[in-house]
Amino acid sequence: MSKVITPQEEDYSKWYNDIVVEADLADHSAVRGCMVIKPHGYAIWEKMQQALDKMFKDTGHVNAYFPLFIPKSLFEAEEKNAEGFAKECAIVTHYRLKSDPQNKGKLIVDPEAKLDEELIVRPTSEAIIWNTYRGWIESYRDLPLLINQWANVVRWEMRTRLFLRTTEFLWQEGHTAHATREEAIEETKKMLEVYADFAENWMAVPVIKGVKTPNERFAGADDTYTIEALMQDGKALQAGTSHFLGQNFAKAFDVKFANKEGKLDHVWATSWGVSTRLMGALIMSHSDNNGLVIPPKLAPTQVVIVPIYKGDEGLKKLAEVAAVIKAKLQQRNVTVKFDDRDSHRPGWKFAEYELKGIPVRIALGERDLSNGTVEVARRDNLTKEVVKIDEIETYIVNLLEEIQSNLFKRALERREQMSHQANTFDEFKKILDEKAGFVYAHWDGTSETEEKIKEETKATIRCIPLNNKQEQGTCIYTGKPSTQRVLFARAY
RNA sequence: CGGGGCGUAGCGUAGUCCGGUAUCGCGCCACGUUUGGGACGUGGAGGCCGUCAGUUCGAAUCUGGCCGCCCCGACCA
Repeated sequence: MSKVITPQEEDYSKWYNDIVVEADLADHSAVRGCMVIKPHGYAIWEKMQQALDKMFKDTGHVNAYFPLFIPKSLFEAEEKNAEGFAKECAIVTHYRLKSDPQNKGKLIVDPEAKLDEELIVRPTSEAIIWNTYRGWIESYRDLPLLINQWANVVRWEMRTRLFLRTTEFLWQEGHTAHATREEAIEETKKMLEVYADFAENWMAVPVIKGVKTPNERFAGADDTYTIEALMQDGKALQAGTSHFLGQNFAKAFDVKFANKEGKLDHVWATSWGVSTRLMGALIMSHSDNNGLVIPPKLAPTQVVIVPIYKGDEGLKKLAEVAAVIKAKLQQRNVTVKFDDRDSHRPGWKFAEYELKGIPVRIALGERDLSNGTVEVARRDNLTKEVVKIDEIETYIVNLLEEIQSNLFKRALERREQMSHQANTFDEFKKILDEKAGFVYAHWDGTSETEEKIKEETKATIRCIPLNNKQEQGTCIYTGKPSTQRVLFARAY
């Protein structure tokens, strides 16, 4: 073994890092907190983008692109939003460098080139977008405005982790404008459903849909909806959010429309986003000590064919059969790679594709050739099966579906096993320390109690689940009456 | 910002206490034998030891400054 991954049991965080780096997903860059997304990692992100983009378009949205920079005066217009992001902004103050007279070959910021107004590198785009929408919206006929953008944003976090929290990250942000409050809320919920659908049916990651408490709300939102996933180590990960922004941005940027009665009113807004953080969720949901595990629907390569041969003649014979198998699979929309590189031996390739998470491997040797079979190995549970070449395409198509649903099932079972109820604060703390995972508990509904619990246990309210069961109970912290359990966890 | 660690070949490292021009593994190149779970042999290439200054006949090694990165924590719409 030339590439060793730290076992999860030994150090989960190290395991995660090893997977990201060794599976060639991403690397630390020369810029602190910023990563290089390598081709294999980027290919998975592209699959995610394609699927999501189609879902957005199917729900009536179109793509556009807005500037990276936001003039400070616009940025500060919506007060709560500005305040929420102020402490993690990168700011452009100058537009030119010049040679350092003191130090040959070095450059300094040209003090003559100071900007009159600083530019904020977007941490999110509400400000620049709503400032633009003012010019686009006059009448109810201009509504709804349903726009998405794929972009990069910068948030100057103190501590970063590959994919989970990087200074610069890639994401999509939807920004919509509506004539009524009801319609905007409907949109907010609709996009949450899209995210949940994507997480569960593409990423094979089960999620809890819910509403954030005021404490955890997006800065500038009236309500934040979220999907929360549970990672293998029992920590929660916020996988996507959809915000009902009320009329906050419309008022801050004076975006009004004339309704059918000819009266002017501020429009209602939503915004919603998912980011490259989803890559982290994907990794921490399915991967194991042998490396990455990619659900078939998001795998850039779903099947790899590895020939096992002796000499050029042998390879030639196998290549012919492999080409037939490949063509048959491609006809069924399966992405296949035939790895006939002579520079590595089969065993090396097996290990490599396992590490990189390719869902299915077909091994094809002379022995198979005479039997009319191949050896099919699946990545999710590492089992192998001998399959007749005649039946290969149906077998593989079914197998890919089976792997996709098995991954989801496995993740769901794990989440259920790691979901607990706590009725007292002692019990609550005990579960967090000994079992981790999701903890459903009664809460008195106040921010103060939420804060106290966070201070003492590091657990936060991940969400108040949608369609939550109503039941009488008492707050685990204050003993005050409560009507429902909310979802607590320690989170990434 | 606090705590910890690290900077030596493409990667991972030994050497640093006790100063004498750098060890080993992987990878790379060539040739040959190999190929059903990370092959083997032989030969070869590759390093101003993060950076700047100081001490010294001599610095990877001692002293001081600086820079960078990683990990833990604080922080995290």
